[in-house]
Amino acid sequence: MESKYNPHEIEVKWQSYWREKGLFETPEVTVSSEGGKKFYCLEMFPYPSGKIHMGHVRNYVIGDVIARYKKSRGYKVLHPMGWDAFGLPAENAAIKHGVHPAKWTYENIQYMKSQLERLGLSYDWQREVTTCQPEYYRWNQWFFLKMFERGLAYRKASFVNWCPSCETVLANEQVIDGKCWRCDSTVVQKELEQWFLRITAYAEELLRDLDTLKGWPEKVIVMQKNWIGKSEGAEVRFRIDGTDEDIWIFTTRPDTLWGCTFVCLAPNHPLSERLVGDKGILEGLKSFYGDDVTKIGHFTGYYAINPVNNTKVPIYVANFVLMEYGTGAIMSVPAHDQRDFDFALKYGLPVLVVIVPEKDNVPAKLEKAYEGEGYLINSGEFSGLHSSIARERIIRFLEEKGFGRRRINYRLRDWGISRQRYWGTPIPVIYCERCGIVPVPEEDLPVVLPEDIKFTGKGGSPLKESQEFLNTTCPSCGSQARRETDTMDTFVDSSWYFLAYCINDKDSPIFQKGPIADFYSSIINKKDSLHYWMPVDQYIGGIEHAVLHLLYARFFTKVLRDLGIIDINEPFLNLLTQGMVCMETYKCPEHDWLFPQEVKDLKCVHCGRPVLKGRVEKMSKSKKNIVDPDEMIQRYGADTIRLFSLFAAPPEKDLEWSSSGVEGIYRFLNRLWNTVLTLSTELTQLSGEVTASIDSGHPLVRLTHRTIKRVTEDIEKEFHFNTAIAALMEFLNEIQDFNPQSDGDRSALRFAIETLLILLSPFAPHIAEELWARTGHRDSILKEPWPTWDEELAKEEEYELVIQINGRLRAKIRIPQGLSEEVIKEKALSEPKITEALRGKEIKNIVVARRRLVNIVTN
RNA sequence: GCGAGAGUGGCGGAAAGGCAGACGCGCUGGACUUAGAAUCCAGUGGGGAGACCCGUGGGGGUUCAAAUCCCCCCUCUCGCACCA
Repeated sequence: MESKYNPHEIEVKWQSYWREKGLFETPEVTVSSEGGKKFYCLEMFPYPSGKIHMGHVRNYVIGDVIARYKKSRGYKVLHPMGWDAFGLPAENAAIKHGVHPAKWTYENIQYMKSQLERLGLSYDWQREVTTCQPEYYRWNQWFFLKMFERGLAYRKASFVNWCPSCETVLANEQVIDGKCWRCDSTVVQKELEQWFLRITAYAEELLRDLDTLKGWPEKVIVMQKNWIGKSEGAEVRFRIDGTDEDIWIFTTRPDTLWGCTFVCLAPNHPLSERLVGDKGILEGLKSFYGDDVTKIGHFTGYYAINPVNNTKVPIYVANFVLMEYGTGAIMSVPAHDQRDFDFALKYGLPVLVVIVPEKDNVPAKLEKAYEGEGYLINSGEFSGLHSSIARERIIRFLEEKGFGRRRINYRLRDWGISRQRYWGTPIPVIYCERCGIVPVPEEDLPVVLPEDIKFTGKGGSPLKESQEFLNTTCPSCGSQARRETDTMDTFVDSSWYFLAYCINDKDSPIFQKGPIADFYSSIINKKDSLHYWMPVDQYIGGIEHAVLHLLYARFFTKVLRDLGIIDINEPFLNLLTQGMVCMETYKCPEHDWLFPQEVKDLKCVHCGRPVLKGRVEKMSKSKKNIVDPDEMIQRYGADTIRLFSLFAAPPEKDLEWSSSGVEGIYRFLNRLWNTVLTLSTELTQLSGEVTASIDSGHPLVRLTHRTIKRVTEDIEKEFHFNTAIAALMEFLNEIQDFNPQSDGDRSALRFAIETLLILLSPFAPHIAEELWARTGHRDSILKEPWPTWDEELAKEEEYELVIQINGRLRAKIRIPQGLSEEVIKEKALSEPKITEALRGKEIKNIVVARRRLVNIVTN
């Protein structure tokens, strides 16, 4: 055999074939393409950081297999890709190297796109979306204006992380140990005017609809629930004794109201300053604010009156009370809250039990707070009720008496989107001295980023530097005005990009350059394709977006629904969060972290010292346990990399990269290549054309049906590609050992090989295409429908019956398919080994399980 | 502390309550080679000469039968964490 498997050669060839033939183009849909079999397969688009990493490879290969599989199952598939192109690294590159963020970004996109193509990913690049283009981000601005109209976008002062040296706001992730990640100066909290999106208006719906997301991992649902953090309870008004001022407290346990023995205020509560007077004391408390070990407090000298029983209780200012949650004031019930209990113990405050786990069984002394449910005591007319019932009744009582009201609190905060950065969407707002905040009129969109900016890394919003950008006229009164110079958080960009893919750029105004008159209608006119493709049927990406992106995108979907643009409640029907790509780490006492190639026989190649084997950790530059996709493609080809990243672990689990595992896959593909070409040459040499029709009872045909069933079910069942590929490996092993003797054998073999190639094609598309062509097929293997199986043929003609005595394996016999349970029992009992083992024993019972196993029970 | 998930050979990982360890890596032996690489063949959980016995983090239980279901405990990973 003269031909050798040369992945590089065939991969480049087929990639350009696919491109030229337009095989990945999305099928056109029309108004009448209602329903039908559509499948929107989407992977989280990357930030164009420079090069793709193995995490991207894994993510996109998983998506590609699903998209290719669904296509061959006859679905109309939308499988697009794009670029989350705004963001800080581009600006940092500008500061450091003087290259414009746009240039840096577009160069990265160009390179990364070529990398994705070299992996053989089946994207429709005509639908590519790049968020830093004005044609894209104009819509961010338009959505912002719509939200502003409806009060969903607003401006308010709030505390933010501020770097005094860089003069900019930092995201929480950019604060490392209280210091700026860029210049290492200490970050302070600063009150700033910022733009917010009112995501809290959708808190209840975002929470409730989580229950409709049946195709989402439980883990993500739970994380979002925690993040939204709903708690139901009541607000109660306590009068400050001797004044006409009130303190509103929030509690989720109104059933413990009678056990309140003191009240605590947050140090930054407006009342704290007035009641304490001495600012030094409050400052002292504030310095412990958020400290999660020490609980300290200060008695104000004032008392509050508990409205339900007119008890006077002392008012404290305490460091553990948060101003951001509830009302910034709490009623303390030490008997039933551990924090209050600790505090009471420290300051010698009374502990009054009002809930007991069992009726008429009052504990003499509490060792710790009892936080569970139980029956009320010492609670006036509510004594004797169970706490779960009492809660509801007491809330009604409070409302009737005017002591308080029902209240639901959420942990979710509004989304602060202002960034003092250049490389983002300009917020379309103008400030006029006469008119105040004036939104940019729709017809003036997009507000385009100015080009003439110097990137110094100093001085806050770079947009302030461009006089041409900054100075404008008020759209309302025409007088001198200035533009907003902050840009939007880049998470706005990714909150709706999946909608843009649904619209084909060729005939849609959405990507037209320059302002157009009516944005709204241009979207509405394209509503049909949005309606057809949405929601996303399968979304695939990392767990790191469990809350952030996935919550924002859900929020946007609901807002856009209320704007009448889409008619769905949730954007992503099914979500797959793939695991991380990990690798071993090594550390040399002399040379720190080592690349795998710097380690030989567990010794450092530089100094020969034995290295310390670290843990298996996520691939990262700092740990130097990274593998470069380019290098891998160069060495083994894309098909090997694809197969390995699918085979080494099921998609939702972490994947440990193993170079010998990659070798194993490469061996498999070589074996496939040699086997298919050898056998098919033999087939033609022996009989010219194989003419015999396929004998459905042929063992190889049965095996083929069995393999189709296994592979298909493994894909359908939560995308367990690892076992699907294992089934294909077994199949090849069998084919390899098969020695055709007759015409029947030869036609069965041909059927087996063709099926193997089709089943393999979503996973390793290049080699499948090449072998398909070399075994005499003219058209692309992509045109082949996914094979189906016959349930009867998928069963083995003969199979192994397992015979157990008392649950222990004693014998195996081969029996034909389709015997009755009675016959199976007889066969089992007449097996010599079994009669031998049963001698002198009394049979109590014989269980036949699924006609595959017999268990004989004796005494 | 709360919530979620996971503990299976030397390793990655398979197992509708029904043969534990598929498939792959690694390892051992053999063939082909002057030799190596590659490839091919055979073997590979532990113990035992053997029939057999023991094995899925530990301990109980349910069942004819448990990695799988129930109870208790241990360990690890992830998320949230003074949220009243």
